Amino acid sequence: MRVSAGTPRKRASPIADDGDEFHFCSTCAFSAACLDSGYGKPELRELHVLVEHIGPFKEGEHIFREGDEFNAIAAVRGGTVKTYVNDLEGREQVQGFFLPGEVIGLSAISQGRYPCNAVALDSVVLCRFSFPTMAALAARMPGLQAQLFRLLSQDIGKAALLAGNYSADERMAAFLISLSRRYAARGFSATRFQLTMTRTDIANYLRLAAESVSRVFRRFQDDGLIRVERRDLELLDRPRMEELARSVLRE
Amino acid sequence: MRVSAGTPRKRASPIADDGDEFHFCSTCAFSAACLDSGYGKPELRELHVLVEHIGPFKEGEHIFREGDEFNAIAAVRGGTVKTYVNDLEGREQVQGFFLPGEVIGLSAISQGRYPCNAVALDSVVLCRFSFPTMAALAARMPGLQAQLFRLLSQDIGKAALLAGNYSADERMAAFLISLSRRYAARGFSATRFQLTMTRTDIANYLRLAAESVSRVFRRFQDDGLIRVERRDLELLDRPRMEELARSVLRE
DNA sequence: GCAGCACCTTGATCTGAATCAATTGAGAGT
DNA sequence: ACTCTCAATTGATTCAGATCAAGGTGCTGC
Repeated sequence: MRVSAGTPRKRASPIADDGDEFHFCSTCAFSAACLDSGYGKPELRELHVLVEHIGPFKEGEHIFREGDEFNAIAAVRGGTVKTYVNDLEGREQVQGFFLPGEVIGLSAISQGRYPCNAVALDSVVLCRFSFPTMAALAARMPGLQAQLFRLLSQDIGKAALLAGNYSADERMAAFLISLSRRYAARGFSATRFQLTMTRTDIANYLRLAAESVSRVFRRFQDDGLIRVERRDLELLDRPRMEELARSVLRE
Repeated sequence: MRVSAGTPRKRASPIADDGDEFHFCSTCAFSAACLDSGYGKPELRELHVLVEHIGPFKEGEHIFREGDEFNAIAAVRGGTVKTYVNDLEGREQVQGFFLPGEVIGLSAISQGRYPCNAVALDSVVLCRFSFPTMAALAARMPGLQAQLFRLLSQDIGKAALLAGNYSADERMAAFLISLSRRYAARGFSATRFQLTMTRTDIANYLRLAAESVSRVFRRFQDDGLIRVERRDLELLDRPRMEELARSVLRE
């Protein structure tokens, strides 16, 4: 079985060592759409051909950069990816953090070029999907097309979240609840996890100063909402945190 | 020629009065994708069947409301549409203004329900597209599928624009330049146009207080950047305005 | 060990925009 | 003309969070 030629990166694991067995990685955002849709071997085989497992990327290594030609989207299999742009004064604007199971690169479709940078915050492995091939395949697999539409549409909504004018506390609460839920959805603890990003990254994401992030953490800790030590975070009072985040997350 | 049954609204103009001639409205976001793709009559006829010209909606009339079941997207043919949500304190958060040629409803795909309200700011007419039918058709018309992906991806980027933390002046400049360009793209004047929305709408869109909008307008006028009287706006110094907007629009 | 460094915290001060408050202006209806 | 109402302006004051400034803390490498 051959793999479509992509960017020349070392492959972390072969897609299929044996001749006939197909492996879908459980974290991959498309596996459900593909397995559920009851397609025969030809389609599944074709899908495999367009998938490429890449990585690992080391901490600080870039996955793509602003202006790079777009030809593939990728699902995170492990690690955390940060996307960002630099504004004209050189300050970093973090657009998002992507955990296992989440898809990066969707905003590049319209331009044909990546509109932002993507960097690994820790050791990152990805599933890479050639977009042209995927689009062609989507034409024959309604489930896949629907999944693509859904993912794209979701991201429009997500981007609107951090657009509102909320207080530093509300933004931070929403950020922590969001992380908690996303980790929980992947089977990790919902109440205790590592912050894989720096305080500055969080600040740039929430449109706050790094000092403000520090102060909010202190306030939350003094109020018994969290326990935070360096990158290790524990949610002590999830209900109260949800309540704080409510207005941002619109529930 | 029959029109697929949609929401029971009066149709502004028949899609095709005669038996064989096809009319694409020039403002419709999909017309180019369809006409360019060199498809035969069967496909074009099918596309027509899923299009419905609806309206006019009167000022203040709602096109859809948050929570409504999603079954169609729509391209604005005339007028201005505002989309918004109410936050938990009842304050209105304006998500966008849609001018002729622009598409509303895309963020609803992922949920199957509209996540926001859409209201007419003046007299509005739309092209309505049944989304399920459109998705099915997209499977056979790669140009249409690509156009849909492009539109969705574009909106992700747009939403990120107003997310940055910019000054009131920068936000306003970016807003005015954006309006100017979008009007110009449709053949209207790039330097003089009507603000179809209230100051409060602008404020809620730019995440400012209405008073701040008023003050920015005053400042811009005193600086000779614009002339604004009631809803009538003229850009007097476009280059300087572009410069102000530069950091927001990322150029 | 300790030097170097990046990350983080804490305190003092400053500031842009929000809020509060009052007035003016324009259209719609009578 | 007149009132009613909603939109818009203008000024005074307040406040959340930025910025400035000065340590602290825990790595990594020598």
